[in-house]
Amino acid sequence: MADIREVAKRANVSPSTVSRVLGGTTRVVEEKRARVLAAIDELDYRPNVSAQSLKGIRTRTIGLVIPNVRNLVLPAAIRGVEDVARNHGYAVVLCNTDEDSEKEQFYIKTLKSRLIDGFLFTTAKINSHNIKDLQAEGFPVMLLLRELDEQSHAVVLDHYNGAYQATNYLLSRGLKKIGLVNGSLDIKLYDERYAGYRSALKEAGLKVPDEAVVHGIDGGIEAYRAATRILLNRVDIDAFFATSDDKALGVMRAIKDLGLSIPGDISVIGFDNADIALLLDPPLTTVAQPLYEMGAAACQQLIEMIEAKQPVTPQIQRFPAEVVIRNSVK
Amino acid sequence: MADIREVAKRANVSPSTVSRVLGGTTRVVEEKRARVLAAIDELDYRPNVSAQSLKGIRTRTIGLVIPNVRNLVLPAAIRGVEDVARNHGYAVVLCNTDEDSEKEQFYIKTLKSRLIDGFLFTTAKINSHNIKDLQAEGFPVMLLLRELDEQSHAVVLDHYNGAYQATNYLLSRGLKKIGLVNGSLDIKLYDERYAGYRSALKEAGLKVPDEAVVHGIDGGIEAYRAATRILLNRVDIDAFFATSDDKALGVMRAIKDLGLSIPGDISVIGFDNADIALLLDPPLTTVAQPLYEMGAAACQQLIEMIEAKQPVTPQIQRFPAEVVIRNSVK
DNA sequence: AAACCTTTTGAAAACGTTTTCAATTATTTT
DNA sequence: AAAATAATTGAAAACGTTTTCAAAAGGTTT
Repeated sequence: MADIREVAKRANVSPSTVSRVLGGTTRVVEEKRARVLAAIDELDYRPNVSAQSLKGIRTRTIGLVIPNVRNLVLPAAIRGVEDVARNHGYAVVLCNTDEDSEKEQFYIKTLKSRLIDGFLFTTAKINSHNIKDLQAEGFPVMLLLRELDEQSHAVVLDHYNGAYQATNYLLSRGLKKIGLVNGSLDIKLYDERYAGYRSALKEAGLKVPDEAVVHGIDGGIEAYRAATRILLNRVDIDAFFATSDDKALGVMRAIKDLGLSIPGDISVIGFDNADIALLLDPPLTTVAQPLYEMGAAACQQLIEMIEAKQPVTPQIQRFPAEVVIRNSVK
Repeated sequence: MADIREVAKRANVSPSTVSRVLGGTTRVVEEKRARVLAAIDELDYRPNVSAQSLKGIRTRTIGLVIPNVRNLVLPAAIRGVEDVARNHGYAVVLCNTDEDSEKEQFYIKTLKSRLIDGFLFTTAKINSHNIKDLQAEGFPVMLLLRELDEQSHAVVLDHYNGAYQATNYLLSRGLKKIGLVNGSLDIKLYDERYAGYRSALKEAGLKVPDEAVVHGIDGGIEAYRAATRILLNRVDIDAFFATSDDKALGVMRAIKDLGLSIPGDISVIGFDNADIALLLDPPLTTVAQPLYEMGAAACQQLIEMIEAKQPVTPQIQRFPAEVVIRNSVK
């Protein structure tokens, strides 16, 4: 690749001038400016990012730290992140941590020495120490699909309201005995979804059917086992609220394997509106998270933080959930 | 972050010496070596990648160019890539092109100015001009899940054999009237899968049921429509071979929507063994691609190319396909 | 103990930029 | 038209490394 000196030579100006037309920091007389632009074009010159970053210029690279790409919901959010990143000339480096603190540590280290401009975390059980440290060092940090505290920027769903709506929708369909297949209560969002579910039941004057409520479920297989157990115990249930679509998938399998029909015998509502929800049998009624939009908003905000002169005050953007009605509820 | 001079000062040596203990290029007397290591540790020093890259040192960053993360099969392959990258201290920047040549061009440009060490392409309809140019410029380029020509390194599946096996499996179950829901023949792998299907039929002395064969299908929705049309035309069929799992999903929906049962009335076999295949109803019999392993192998090979002194001779690694039997075939 | 190799070390140049500073050129004011 | 001011420019230093080169230190051999 051509360097700035070649461009300067060809345009018959000094490297400083070339730098100036690129950076737009100082005016350059129109004639030279045109020559420089022409030379840049002819040589297909692009400034060397390493050299720039050495001078304290942003690298236009962000680190996206997630538990695992191999997941029903993250890819949509990642796409949102990446699309706005690209539109702003940013590149995103992808880091899977499997919620493993050591891998997270490793990535933070390598990313820092790679002079990344900012971090975007989408991990559920994160080592919050890491985040705090990063913030203290002055790195822009954004949280996506999770939140830490009032001091941290985040883009999240209104999980409470989503679960509240889901439960109310079930109730509105005349379903009163609603089991819950939920994730770990240590993860804030599952705690909130649980709260939304309880509120709706309470408002309806119903009490939580404890024998049909299970927490700490991770993934479709565990959900399958949990639902099977509940059903085998002959708990009287007419619907399941699975707090993620992959759990819903497992629950549906369990119901069918026991020879019951959906939604004839038991209704199922999920959470996430993953891409596959539409293609299940029956198509899954679920609570939609605007994943793509949330990813985009988080990235947008992160870039604003990166490019802001002074620190921007922390803000938590809470996106509304929406139940999308398909055929898995009576 | 501390810089090399601070480390040098603290260890009471010159920066050159610090560089030498880090790089391992020259021997350093044990005593100083220990002091340097201690200083590095105390200051939590990590060399600045930009400064290193300016000196021609590798950045340990690779660009992974894919059509879209939001896809049934790619995340598994991406995970494979990323895991071996991490194990070698490499970071991977993710680029979604949507098979759009302009986005691809954009990414190649930004990645080049970011001094990426090598490229990994996983796009089906790629602008091969771009790849050729990159190779000509001396960039290590690796193809994953697709191949270009004998001059390019690639990790691919043996699609022909996979389709051949799938078709033979159907045949072995006594299914003789096998429809095909296939992707675009412009994409090499769909052409090969088609060839495998034809070979199996031919060997069995059967001819291709043209009214039940459709190409150019992209995604579950299109597959749904195609299968519905074939079924509505009362084409006599007892099985469908869908050449990807998302197509299989659409085909299954179509069959069920017409009140037919799987595999009772019509059997279905897919291709890919996506994570969700297991959780469908019925669990989908499909041809497994070792996606994770292929991603890992491609990344391994790319890193070897990057770190090799001289160019390594192009090689195409062809992984075997395997049919995984579940319940969607009689 | 002198002469010679080896090994180990530090100084300085280089990588490709940006930016400060001073010099030059252009413009305005008198 | 000269003086004063403003706009534009180039030279050089700086960013944090690695590496070449030459010097210093340490060992051998005589």
